[in-house]
Amino acid sequence: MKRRPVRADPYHKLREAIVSGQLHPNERLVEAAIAERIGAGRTAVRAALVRLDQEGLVELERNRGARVRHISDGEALEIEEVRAVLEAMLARRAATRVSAEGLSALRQVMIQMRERVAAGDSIGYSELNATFHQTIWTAAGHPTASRLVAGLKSQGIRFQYQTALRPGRAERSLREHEAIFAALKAHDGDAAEAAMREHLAEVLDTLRWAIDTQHRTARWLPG
Amino acid sequence: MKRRPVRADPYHKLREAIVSGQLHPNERLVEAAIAERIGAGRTAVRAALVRLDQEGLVELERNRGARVRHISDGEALEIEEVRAVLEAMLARRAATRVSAEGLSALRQVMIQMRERVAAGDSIGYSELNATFHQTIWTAAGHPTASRLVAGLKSQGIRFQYQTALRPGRAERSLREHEAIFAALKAHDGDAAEAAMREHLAEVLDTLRWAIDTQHRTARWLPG
DNA sequence: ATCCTCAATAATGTCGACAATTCGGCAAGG
DNA sequence: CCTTGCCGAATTGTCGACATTATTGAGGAT
Repeated sequence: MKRRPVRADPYHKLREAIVSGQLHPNERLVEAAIAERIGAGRTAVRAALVRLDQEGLVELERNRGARVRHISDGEALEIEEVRAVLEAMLARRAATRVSAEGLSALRQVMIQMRERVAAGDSIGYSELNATFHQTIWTAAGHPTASRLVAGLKSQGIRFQYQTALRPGRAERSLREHEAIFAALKAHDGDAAEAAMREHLAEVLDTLRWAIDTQHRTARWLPG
Repeated sequence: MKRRPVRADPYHKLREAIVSGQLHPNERLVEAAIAERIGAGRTAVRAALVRLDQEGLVELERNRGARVRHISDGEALEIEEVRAVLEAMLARRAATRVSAEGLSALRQVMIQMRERVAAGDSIGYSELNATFHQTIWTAAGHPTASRLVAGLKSQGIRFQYQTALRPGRAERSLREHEAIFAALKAHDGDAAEAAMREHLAEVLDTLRWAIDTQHRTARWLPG
């Protein structure tokens, strides 16, 4: 009857380590080392690496081991682009299907987001942002699309911290979320899709800005 | 230097067996049996099952083995819905990026499709259909979206045979493809996205028809 | 007759060991 | 000085054996 928590599963441990940035892109993942580090057998680690490879978080080359997959700038833009069209679809669906409880949950998140923006807490806002979007996925009742979007999000997470750094981004993002929330509350599918689309177009722009800024900084501070 | 072909890989063998329908939905996949059947070790089969589980073609339950994942009617519709928005995006992109070679390839496929329709060869047409869409994915130059769409297609493949059975479907489908091709040739992104969207909306309708027909038939021929 | 218990069985999960492969350095040759 | 071939360390790929877990069926109690 003793079922150990999921956190003991090498897959979840490794996944967390990669997504949280403890393991860096292109870092080699030696099976034996990982096995000892997280207290598991090499077999379990191997299975976890296969899953993460299929998921796109790890790159697995035959006879050459595994490494944390490096998501290039261009690929990050692609990911965000796909996320945009999928979330737009989900927003439309959510508008017609969202329950009273769903709207209530969204309202709570909106209230907290306003607080964070007022307090100038960018990273707290960012976390609430994730919650907001996830709530919409749930409301849409579309497991297939939700799975894909969740996977994409985990791949692009490395870039999402940088987008929060843009001046005035939080305030603008908050206004966009208000529009999405209003459309959902009104059960207006067209408006919800349009608002979400506009929001994610902005996110894409911000991402381009972040990438560009990074390049400039790198050029100015060589070595 | 002897590199055995990919077909020897248990993953590809199993995948092919599932997608081609040799292994039926909900059929149990006993590791030892498969290992002997395809001449591989249990370890390799195990790794293949993990990959296929992550891919959505196999369902893996802890301590309870693997079975071919059964895609429900509702899930098939969800898959097609997601495929529609992704392919619409890819069509738009392809319109602005397609090369002369890409257009030439599409033209060739169109010619053959017209032949098949004229000959009343539904399944030959269906195969060309797949080629047509894949060519567009390639032209779009969007690996991230292409990967996702390819994965979705393999999951929904069981239903695609049924859609070809609808009377007059091939002729209508051909006209829709002509519209898509024309938009791509004109490098008109808006038109390409719209044409693809309309096409896949039709496919979705046909899928609903196929599922409905199946249910009626099942009721009329019980047991 | 029905339900419960419990052993028998079959399959999966895990571990250790060994074979196969890659990669680095190093020496010989051009 | 650069290239080529080879050896050895490190790592992955594979196999077999065993432990663990679910399932099944018989037998007995109610």
